[in-house]
Amino acid sequence: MAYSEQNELNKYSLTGRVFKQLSDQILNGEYKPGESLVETKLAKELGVSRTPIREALRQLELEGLVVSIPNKGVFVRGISEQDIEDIYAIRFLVEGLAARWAAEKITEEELNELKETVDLMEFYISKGDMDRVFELDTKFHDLIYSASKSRPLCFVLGSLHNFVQRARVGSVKVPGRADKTLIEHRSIVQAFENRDPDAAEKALTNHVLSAKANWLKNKDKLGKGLFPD
Amino acid sequence: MAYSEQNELNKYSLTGRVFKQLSDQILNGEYKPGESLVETKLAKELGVSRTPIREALRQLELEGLVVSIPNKGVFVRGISEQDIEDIYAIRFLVEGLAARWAAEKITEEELNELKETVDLMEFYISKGDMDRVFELDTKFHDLIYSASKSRPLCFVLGSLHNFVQRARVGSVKVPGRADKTLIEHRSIVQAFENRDPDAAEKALTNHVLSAKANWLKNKDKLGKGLFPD
DNA sequence: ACCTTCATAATTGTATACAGCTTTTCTTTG
DNA sequence: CAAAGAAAAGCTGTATACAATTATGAAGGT
Repeated sequence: MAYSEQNELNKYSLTGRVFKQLSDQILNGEYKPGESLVETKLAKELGVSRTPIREALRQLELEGLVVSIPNKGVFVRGISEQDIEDIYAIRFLVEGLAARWAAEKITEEELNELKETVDLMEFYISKGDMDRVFELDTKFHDLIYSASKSRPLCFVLGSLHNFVQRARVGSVKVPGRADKTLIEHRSIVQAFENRDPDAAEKALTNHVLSAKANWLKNKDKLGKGLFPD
Repeated sequence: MAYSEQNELNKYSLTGRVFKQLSDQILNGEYKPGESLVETKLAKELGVSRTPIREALRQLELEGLVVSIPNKGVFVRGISEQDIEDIYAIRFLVEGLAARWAAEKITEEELNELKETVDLMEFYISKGDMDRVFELDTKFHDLIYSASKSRPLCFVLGSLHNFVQRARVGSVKVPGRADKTLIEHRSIVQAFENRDPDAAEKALTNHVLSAKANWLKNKDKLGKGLFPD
């Protein structure tokens, strides 16, 4: 919490609710890349004034989901296959660092929460509830960021978060991928338990590579360019 | 331009001007870490309404210069020595990647602009105008980000930008550092001219390490924890 | 003296009104 | 009929007013 507080948008404020709503709609592809988001329209649709809409749009820009052009409007930002490859390359480096630092600094409570997340993930895989699985996968990685205890690192990974998430959506659903993810997550946790930075870094970078390979194999089948972990 | 458009804040809009003003004041230490920025006060001080103030504050949050707590206010974010060390570690990785990609993709025009920037830097070093030097140093790195042609990379480095800048402020002023910086910049440019990714990565990571070493040596003398390149 | 409680002030959150810029459309002219 | 220009509509930028929340401080009870 202490280190991922940066996006402390009030869940119960109008701005916060509007942000979540729009965020989901973009992620779900309800708003297509390039489409313009008109403040007055959104205000009417969501039954609020333009003010919280504007603030939410700023947040979305912060997350990289939209681009704002002065005096013109804000537009849904697309994401290309090249972007996704780049994201993998960046994650390979930065998440590796996160794993290393987390292995050095993770607390017992954090470790337990991490384990619990993995166990829950196994449960929901067996139930076939892939939305939950996706959610837990995100949480797993977020916990590692937090455990690194590095504000700049959290900041960077946070800024990449929705970029990644958009690329990730819906593809833990590739058959067999979830199980593989689970195995990889467990080996990461194992490295943390051993407080072994080298092993942790290796396990996580390996996980990223595996995810990338999965994406490469399945990117054509996946709707718009969506992929896992 | 094409890839660093993400922060297209209108320089001539009130919001843009307010953002720059506050940004400078925080960087200069006029507003101290932990200090609260009250919208109404700022509005009176700067002679504008609260609206552009609020928007500027959101931008500042985006840049990591302030933290906003719902219903409480926004507070200037401090930066610790540990933060700075972390930033160096992250930059080491990510800027190295940027250099690699830039070496592969840089255009002639970009290369020329880069050279010009270095030459200008030499000029202003000889004149002793260190503010300009600092500005050009920032530009040098920004140009490399752009030249990488990777939107996610620019996004990440952009999000780190003010984090870095705050850490960097005022310490190209360490005697002799500017000259060293110049030499390192030239060797980076050389690698770009040769279109040699390995050399470029090495030159840039080397530059980051050198900057870190400079900071470590001088951090006690530098006012609050400010350092170069 | 200290803590609780309630009223008041200060500050942020939201709505609305107006101004300025962009884009569209319609008219006018060659 | 096409092109240029002017009027109008639409949208964003900014200011201001009001509502909700949080901080401040004084009065009263233990």
